[in-house]
Amino acid sequence: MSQPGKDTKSQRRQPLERRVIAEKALELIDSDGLETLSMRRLGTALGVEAMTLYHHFRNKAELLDGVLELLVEEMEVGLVESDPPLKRLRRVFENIRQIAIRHPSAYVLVATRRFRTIATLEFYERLLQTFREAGFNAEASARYFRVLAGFVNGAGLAEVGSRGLQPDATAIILEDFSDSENFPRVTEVVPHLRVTKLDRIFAFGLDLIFSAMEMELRGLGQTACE
Amino acid sequence: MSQPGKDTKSQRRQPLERRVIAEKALELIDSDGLETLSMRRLGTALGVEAMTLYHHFRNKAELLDGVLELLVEEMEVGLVESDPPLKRLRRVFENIRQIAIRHPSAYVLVATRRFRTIATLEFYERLLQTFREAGFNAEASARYFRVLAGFVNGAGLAEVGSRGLQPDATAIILEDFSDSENFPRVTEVVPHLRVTKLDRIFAFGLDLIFSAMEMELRGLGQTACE
DNA sequence: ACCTGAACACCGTTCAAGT
DNA sequence: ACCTGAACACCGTTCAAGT
Repeated sequence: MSQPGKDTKSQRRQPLERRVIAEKALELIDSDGLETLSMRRLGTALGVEAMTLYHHFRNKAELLDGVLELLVEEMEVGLVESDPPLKRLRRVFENIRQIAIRHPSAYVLVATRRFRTIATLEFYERLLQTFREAGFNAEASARYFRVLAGFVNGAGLAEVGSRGLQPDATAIILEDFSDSENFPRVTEVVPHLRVTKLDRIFAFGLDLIFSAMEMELRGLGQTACE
Repeated sequence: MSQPGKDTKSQRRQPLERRVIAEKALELIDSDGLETLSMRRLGTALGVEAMTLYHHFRNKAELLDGVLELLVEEMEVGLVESDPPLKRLRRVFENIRQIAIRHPSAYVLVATRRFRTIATLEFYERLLQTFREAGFNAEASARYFRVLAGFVNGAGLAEVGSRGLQPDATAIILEDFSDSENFPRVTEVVPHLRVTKLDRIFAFGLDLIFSAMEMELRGLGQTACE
């Protein structure tokens, strides 16, 4: 993922610049929200004219892809190469949820943008390689990848929501909701959905999926319990 | 959900207007994408000055909540009251995925906005009531609601992505991706993630979760198979 | 009660011009 | 090669004014 050396500061400056710009953009999103990020504000924060940014990114969409790449990097932190494949896979999906917690305002980029840059494709490649090492063929890899990614993305967005950080928070704050007269069911369930309970629920969901994966690897179908 | 009568056209015009505006907004989102919806364009489409809309919605966020309410209505279509609770629940979550397919550009509203209007809270109330009728207590309802909603939302966004309709489609189109030299794993998995395969994968994921629900209702823990 | 038009403070992006 | 500043065609929203 890196070949150091032959990298004098003046020579390889462009990729470095891109990264510095994307990092500042992520910083601004973290502090002020995704909605308020603009090329003009980002330029100002970097002490540069807004239009200068277009020299490094073709447009705002490409800049956001740059921010996404920073988040994707975080998906592989702490991976232990010697760990069994299923354990490494679980770690990746737990990391993705952590991104939702650490970068709630930026997480929507993970959930809604497709991964179509080289760096993000390389991440997919390594991830799918791990599925294969676990013993899944292409079909099963696709299936569990989709199920896991779907679940984790939805869980991540819920995490963002529970922290009250999605666009334009107003009116009812669900966390403290209480109206047992008109909404008895909502009122009794809300305490079980507080931010502090989401850890356990997320683990429960992952357990569900990873149990199915283990069973399938052992040659038992999903309904083997019946 | 409706008490007709005492509803002369002139008397109850405001709520009707709101709905007409929201419906036109959804129409514009469906045809041109969420990004390009603006108060000005919506006004023009309705043959009215943009600023008139502010008489019916306090701001754009409230308008988007109005659009969300239209989508939430679609989540309960085709529900058969006499069906067993688990079957009704499954139907709701299948409907949610159908919304992602029918309104791909609008679906991000479902996935990223919190439900905080009266109408959406009423939907939650009915949904959680169904969990209770199935036999779940508040804790289990919260847990399976979160897991199901997470999975379905993530799956919905994937559905949107696979249809190439998220913000600013460029560069690599994953559906036709092929580069077995540099990305062998991605290349072999991509055919299994085509739009035509997502039906089966979605059903597989739902089966996983609903099997766990059935087992828990029968008093068997999640790991009862071991 | 409902709608308008001008105005304010912003956007993303293009382009010709500077060094 | 890199940056700038003016300009274009937009935004959401406020507000005083119209009927």
